[in-house]
Amino acid sequence: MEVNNAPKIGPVLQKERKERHLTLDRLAALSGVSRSMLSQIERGEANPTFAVLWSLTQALGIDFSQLIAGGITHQRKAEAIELVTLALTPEIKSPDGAWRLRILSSPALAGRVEWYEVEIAPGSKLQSAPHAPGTFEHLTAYTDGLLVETELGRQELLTGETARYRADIGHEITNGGTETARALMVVLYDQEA
Amino acid sequence: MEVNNAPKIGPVLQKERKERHLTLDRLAALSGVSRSMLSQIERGEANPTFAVLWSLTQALGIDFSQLIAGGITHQRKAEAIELVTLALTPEIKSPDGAWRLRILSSPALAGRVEWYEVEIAPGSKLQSAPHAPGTFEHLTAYTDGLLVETELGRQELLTGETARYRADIGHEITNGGTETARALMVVLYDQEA
DNA sequence: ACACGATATCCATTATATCGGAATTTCTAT
DNA sequence: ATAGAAATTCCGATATAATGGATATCGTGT
Repeated sequence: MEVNNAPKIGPVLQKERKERHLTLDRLAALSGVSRSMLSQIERGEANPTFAVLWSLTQALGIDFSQLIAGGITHQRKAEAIELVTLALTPEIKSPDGAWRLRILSSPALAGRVEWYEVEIAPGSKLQSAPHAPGTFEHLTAYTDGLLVETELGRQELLTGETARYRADIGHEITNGGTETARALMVVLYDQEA
Repeated sequence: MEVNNAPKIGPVLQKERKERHLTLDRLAALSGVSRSMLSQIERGEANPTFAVLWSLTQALGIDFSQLIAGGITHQRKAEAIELVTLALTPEIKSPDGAWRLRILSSPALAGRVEWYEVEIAPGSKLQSAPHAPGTFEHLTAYTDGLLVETELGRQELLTGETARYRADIGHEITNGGTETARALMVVLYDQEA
C-alpha cells in the first residue's frame, strides 16, 4: 500500500505487555508470534496480519477493539475534496428495468443516512421492504406523476413537492405518469442519540 | 503462522460491501485495496494486514470492532405521510439573485442533516462561512460547470458527479458555465455520540 | 567503573500478503 | 439459446510480513 494512515497500535500493545510484566520472549511463547515480529510491531515498523493481531489480543486477554487507542474507531478521512465520478457511483437496477437508484451518499454513511437519485419508468413502482425501526424517508419529486403509499396512507406528488413518511413499514413509490419520473430520496435511519 | 483460529471476517466484510451495493472494483477504488485481495479476504483465503483492514473499515464506514461481531437497532413513533408543497418549501435567495436554495429537509432535522436544491446563476458563486466542526458537505451536480473550492483544494464537477468535502472551513461553489447550474447539496453535521 | 544476565533490536532467509492482468464465471439482454 | 458485458476468481510477479539466530542495548549488582 502506498499510504498508511491507520492508527498506531504498537504503543498500545507495548503498554499492555508491560503492564503484564511480559518480555518479548514470554509474549512470543504465549502468542506464537516471534519476538522479532513483536518488536517490529511495537515500534510501528511492521504491519501485522489479522491472524497475528488476533493471537496477540488472545495472549494479552484484551478485546480486539482495544487495539485502537481512545476508542475512536472510525475517523473522517477526506482532507481535500473527494470526487466520485459517475462511473464510480453505485447503481441499483430492478431486474425488470422498472426503476433505477443512483446512490449519491457515501458508502461510509450506509445505515445512517443515505440519499439516492430515483428513476421510475412510466406505470412502474418501486416497492421497498420495511427498513430498520425509526427509519424515515423524504422524497422530493423532480417530475409530476409520483405517488407514495404506505400502510398509513397515500400521497401524490407534484414537481418540487416533498413527502416525508415512515420507512420502517412497507412502502412503495409509483410513477402514474407517462414519462420517466425522477426524484430525490433521502433515507434517515434512527440515530438514537 | 502454523495455526489460525482467528474469527472469520471475510463474510462480515462481504455482507457490508453488498449492503452498500459495491462491487469489488468500486470498493477497491474506495479503499485502495486491490480487487483480488478483496476477493481472497472475503473468501477467507487471505490473512489481511492491519493496514488493509483499517482501510476497509474506513471505506465501508464501519467500526473496527464490527469486524468481529455485529449488532444494532431501536425504535420510535408513528405518523402518516407528511406533504410539503412547493409553496411551503423554504427558500433562501441571495440579495443579488446570484443563487437560490430550496430547503428540502425537515426543519426538525436542522443542525443534524440538511439538504438543499441549489441553483446558481452563470458566473456567480455561493459562498459559505464555516459550519460547525466535523461538518461535511456532499454536492452532486445536476448540470455541468460547477466548481467547488475550499481552503484545502478545488474540484470541478461534471453532471452526475459528486464532491465530498469538509464544510467546517470556508467553502464556495461557483458556476463557471453559461447556463444556470443546479445541484443537490447535503450538509451532514458531526454526529459522534 | 566493570561484568553478566536479561531484554530488545538487527540481519539474512523464508513464507506469504498484495497486486495487475488474464481467465472464468455470473448476469443481462436479445 | 446465444452473445456481450459485468463481476469475480485465478495466476504469475513482486513487495513485505514473519522467523531464528546474531548483535546490541539495558539493567542491576559488586
